[in-house]
Amino acid sequence: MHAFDILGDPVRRCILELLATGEHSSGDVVAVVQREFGITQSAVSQQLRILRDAGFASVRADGTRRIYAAEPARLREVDDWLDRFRAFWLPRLDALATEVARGKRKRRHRE
Amino acid sequence: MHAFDILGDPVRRCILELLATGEHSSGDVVAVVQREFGITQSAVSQQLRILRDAGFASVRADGTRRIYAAEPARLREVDDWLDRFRAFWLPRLDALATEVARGKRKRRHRE
DNA sequence: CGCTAATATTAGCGTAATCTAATATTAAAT
DNA sequence: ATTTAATATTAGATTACGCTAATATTAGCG
Repeated sequence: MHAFDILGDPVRRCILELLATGEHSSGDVVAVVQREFGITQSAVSQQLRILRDAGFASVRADGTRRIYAAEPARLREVDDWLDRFRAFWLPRLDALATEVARGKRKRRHRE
Repeated sequence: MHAFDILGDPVRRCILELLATGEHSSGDVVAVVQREFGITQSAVSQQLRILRDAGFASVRADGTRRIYAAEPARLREVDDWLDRFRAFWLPRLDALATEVARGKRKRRHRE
């Protein structure tokens, strides 16, 4: 499943935006999403599962709670995909910045 | 229309990947997409229109041909969206690189 | 142990997205 | 002026997706 297929849904993006700020319980996620989209707990839970299955989020149990965290790996794929377009908005990147960017990218694939 | 909604389709991504390498006629796009997805000219043309309407591509006429080009602005939105996650994979960005990144982002919104 | 709270799952429905098939448009070529 | 090539458009069918409603699971509490 391509990363963009997962991100092509506003509810899932909303969840990830929340998780970008740190770990949150399923209940927290439901509350936030419900306020913004007015959908049921069930629907949110289903989206959380999709994010889990696709590797965008991880869970750990805390009693009866489930604590979700963002998993950055899949989002890096998006970043990598964008690389082919960066030349468009960075037409004259100075040498130093190029080195930094290149180093970042290399590291990414070594890890 | 959110940028991710547009990118959440494999055919549209395929088209943009091609346009990332430079301008191409509608016919070129059709040929490439057809080889990969086996869909009709009509379907490709419809996707080209979606990309145009959403601002991901631009067209100019050349006789009876339509020459398409990638438009980077909307893709930057994706880059911006990712900013909130970069902390995950760049936990200890050195000061210089941080400056470069910050400058880039500032410029982005000034233009 | 029974109850409640937190979350997940399943089945089925409705809608939106995308495809095909057919047709329209436009420009050049003969 | 026809005809052909390149592309776009429209209408309708099909599929895929996300939602609700109902139900299941699991942990803690009294």
